[in-house]
Amino acid sequence: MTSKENAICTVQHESHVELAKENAMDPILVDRLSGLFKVLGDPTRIRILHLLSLHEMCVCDIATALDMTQSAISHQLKSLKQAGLVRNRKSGRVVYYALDDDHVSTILSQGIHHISHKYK
Amino acid sequence: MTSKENAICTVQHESHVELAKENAMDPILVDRLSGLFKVLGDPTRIRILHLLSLHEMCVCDIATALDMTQSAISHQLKSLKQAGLVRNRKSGRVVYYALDDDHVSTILSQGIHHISHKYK
DNA sequence: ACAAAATATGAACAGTTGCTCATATATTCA
DNA sequence: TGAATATATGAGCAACTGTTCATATTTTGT
Repeated sequence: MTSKENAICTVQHESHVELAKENAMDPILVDRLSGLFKVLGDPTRIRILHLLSLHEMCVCDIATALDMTQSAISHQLKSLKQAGLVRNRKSGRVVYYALDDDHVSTILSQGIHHISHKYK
Repeated sequence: MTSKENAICTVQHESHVELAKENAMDPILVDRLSGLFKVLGDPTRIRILHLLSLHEMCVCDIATALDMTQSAISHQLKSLKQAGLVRNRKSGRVVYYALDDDHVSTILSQGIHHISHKYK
């Protein structure tokens, strides 16, 4: 058995399967895309990105604004940075975080648009 | 202590924190938005959505095209349905799944656009 | 150099997730 | 009605995630 099937389940439409296999996504793109959305799929990170869409902010102020610990915020900022969603600059002891580019805002807006379309 | 702080960390910019608190996101929106992205944040679900962007498909054909078990696909389709990303119609024993609307494709495209912008 | 303060980080722990396996449900056809 | 088949689903398990706690690192001011 080449395909993993644990239930009786045979191909229904050969043409659909062929079309699907011909147009299969690049595995690397699949990983990057799901990775991007995975990072966006957390309430804390969404709130951080929203804050940063308003204004550049330092770690401490983000923690205060969201009423969370500095450590929790710092960990999340690391994820966001690794995903290329935020960048930072250092000024003395203080590190300021900002959205990396307007793409980020656009993706968020698109999501919000989808949500409000759903729940109206 | 009202705010949860485990480290020495005081407000750096009162004005930023105030701006942030005034423009705080609606908690329900935060949950819905992160929930949407969470569902998109999985390789299998991304691949399913991509297939459905090409053509309506039944569970069995999706499983074959992705070389995964019917059960795994069925579980993931349930998530996608609950998130309002896909809809289905039943024809006899066969259940056909399709993208719920073009918003879904748009969000995916936006994500892909962001990715290709990053890695160029 | 030293104390204070902002940020980063590693370990640990509880909660969540995605798959498999077994089985239930639903529908067709003889 | 009964066998066959497409799909759905619940339990179980290994892997992953987000937070806390303790502590390290970096920078400032005295």
